[in-house]
Amino acid sequence: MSPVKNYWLIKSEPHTYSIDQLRIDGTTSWSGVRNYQARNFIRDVMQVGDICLFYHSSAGTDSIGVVGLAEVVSTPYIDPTSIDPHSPYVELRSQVKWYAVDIAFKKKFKQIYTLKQIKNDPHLSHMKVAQAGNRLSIQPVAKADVEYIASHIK
DNA sequence: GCCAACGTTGGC
DNA sequence: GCCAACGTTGGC
Repeated sequence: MSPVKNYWLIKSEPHTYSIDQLRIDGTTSWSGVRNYQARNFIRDVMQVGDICLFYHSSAGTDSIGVVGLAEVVSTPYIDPTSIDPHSPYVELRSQVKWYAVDIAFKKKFKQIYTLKQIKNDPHLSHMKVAQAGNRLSIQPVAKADVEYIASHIK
């Protein structure tokens, strides 16, 4: 395993799975990812100890943004929701196409760092999440951006 | 709820 | 392998 920690932004619709739910659960399986690029990040790059900006998407304008931090706490494994015949995500064409990792709650920020703030902040406006049409649900981010956000919000 | 952007599917 | 049709994402 590479000693170099990776940094990510992971999206979730809060009505589906929120940072508050992650805090309650402590850890959760980050499963159900059905995009090849995101899958490749999970399968090939993510490692234990990586830090994730937890991002709420598809909420009200003032509720969209980075809401906290999570940490990758498992190596990648075959997404059980892609092989469970009772799952709404059942994938019949392959038994091993999709992957998941476990993530643990680290921190919920006292305030959200909104998408609007990211776009308006010259330090952060380069982030993929701020670019129009961006749909990638797991995206690499720079360590400096994570530190910047964490230091500019409590 | 609208719709632009994007990824995927499938006919050719 | 091209590309039109379709479904989904996600900001507004």
